[in-house]
Amino acid sequence: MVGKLYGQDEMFLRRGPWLEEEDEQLVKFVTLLGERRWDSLAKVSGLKRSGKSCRLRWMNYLRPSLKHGPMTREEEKIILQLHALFGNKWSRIARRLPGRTDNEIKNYWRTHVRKKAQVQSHDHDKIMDSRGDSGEEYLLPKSNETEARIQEYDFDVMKEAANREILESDKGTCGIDGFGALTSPFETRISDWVSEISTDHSAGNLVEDRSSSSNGKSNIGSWWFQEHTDLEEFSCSLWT
DNA sequence: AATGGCCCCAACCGCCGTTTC
DNA sequence: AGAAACGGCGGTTGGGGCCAT
Repeated sequence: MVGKLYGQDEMFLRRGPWLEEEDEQLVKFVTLLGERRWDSLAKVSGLKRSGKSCRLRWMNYLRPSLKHGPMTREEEKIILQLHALFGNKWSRIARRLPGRTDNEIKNYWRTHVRKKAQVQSHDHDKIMDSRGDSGEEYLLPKSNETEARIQEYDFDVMKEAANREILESDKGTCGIDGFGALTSPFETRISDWVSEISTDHSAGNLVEDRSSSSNGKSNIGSWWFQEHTDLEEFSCSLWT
């Protein structure tokens, strides 16, 4: 493996799975500061994570609007249709599936859908007098001209269906029942953290919470808040 | 119970376009 | 105008969990 050269700061950054305390800290700071300037947020929060890592964790896992649970058949259908339309443009697909992230869809496609596609393709091949190909070519051009025409036809049918569905639904959001229902234990925890923040009367509460932690170690986040107790001023100074 | 293989998914990497200074 | 910082994206990796043997 080729070694990566880390800068002075990067050497001390944590990597790998996030701890619950880190999640909590991140949720607090994103609630306070908003979803931007991730590098600054990472620094002032005291998290030993890169801004990029914070953003990813928030976008893919902690955002309260995210759905956490298995894909429904309806969603799977939409993913299939949109993938036929957009290809591997996961973020575009994700934009039309509220509560789902590009990463989630990408993973889902790679594991579940592609497998199904392979099976379908296999069946298709059998029906079409099996030409020996199977698997990932489901959406790829085939060398055989006849096969290419069949593929083209399938693709157009799917594309048309997807287009129709997208146009019929409102501005790109597919009409699926059940979005926005946040009921899992995970979602409850996140929503607790968020409401904890919003019911905090001032940033001072946060300072108190943090600085009274038992280990007595200094924490960059609490240090920062002690220095900048006016929340509005805090936000403004950060973004300007 | 041990272990090897496979699956799943969170997290990382590298690149590129956009924004800010 | 140009450089640096930031944010977004798609591809890849690694580790944990599950299951069959």
